[in-house]
Amino acid sequence: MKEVEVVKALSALAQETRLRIFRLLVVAGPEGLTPGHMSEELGASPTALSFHLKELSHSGLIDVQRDGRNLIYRARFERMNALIGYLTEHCCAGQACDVAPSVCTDCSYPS
Amino acid sequence: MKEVEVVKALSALAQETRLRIFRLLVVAGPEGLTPGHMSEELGASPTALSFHLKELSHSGLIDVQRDGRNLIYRARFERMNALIGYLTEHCCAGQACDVAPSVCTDCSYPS
DNA sequence: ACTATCATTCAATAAGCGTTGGATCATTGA
DNA sequence: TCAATGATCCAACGCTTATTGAATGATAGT
Repeated sequence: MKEVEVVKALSALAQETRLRIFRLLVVAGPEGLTPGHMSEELGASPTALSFHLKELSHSGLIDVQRDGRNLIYRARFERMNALIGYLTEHCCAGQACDVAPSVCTDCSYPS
Repeated sequence: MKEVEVVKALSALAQETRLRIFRLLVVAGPEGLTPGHMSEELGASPTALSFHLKELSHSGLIDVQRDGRNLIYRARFERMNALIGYLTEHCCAGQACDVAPSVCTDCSYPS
């Protein structure tokens, strides 16, 4: 993962609403979620949702697929993985590298 | 780590110069670095350095200590660890959770 | 005390981000 | 084809962020 991509991904997640959107999509798993659903869940306007989803899309952390009138957004786990991998490799050292590989104890997606 | 702290830490790292500063500090390890050294290394103005170092300080990712005329900045590894832990726990799922625990292959700090 | 050095603070400017409301596009079902 | 629904696009506004250069604060050595 290149530095510029890392910065973009971090920027995408460095905002309360977008971090929540992404976490919702992570919990939703492969089924994904529609903007309408997320809008209701987060109490954000459709316009705001659309704006933030575009930011996340451009960062590569999520992708979209149309299903009839709805759009379905999904987390791109391999991309998030790459980000965590970069941070682990380049941004920690020594005793800090023993990142606990904890495995989704509190999310509903089957691990 | 609380959500608001996570957002702050991500914001701090979501900027090219600051990500580079942090990586320099990671490589430097416990000895830390002075703003002057980093300024020269990164080709950024002292004022810019000071601005970004303050941002990183406020996010909790680095700390400072005075040594004579110099200030010494250091990465707070336990804090970075907490951030990576949060992302691993809350922002990935299923197959994505097998983050490779790679251990600083390319940084000069002894692991 | 004076000067030099290291670094931060201040003020001003430019650029980017996030929110809002109204308009527009895409799709479905009658 | 028409109306309804889900979602995005557009323009405007206010707020925050990043950069620059000059000024100020802190420390060490003479």
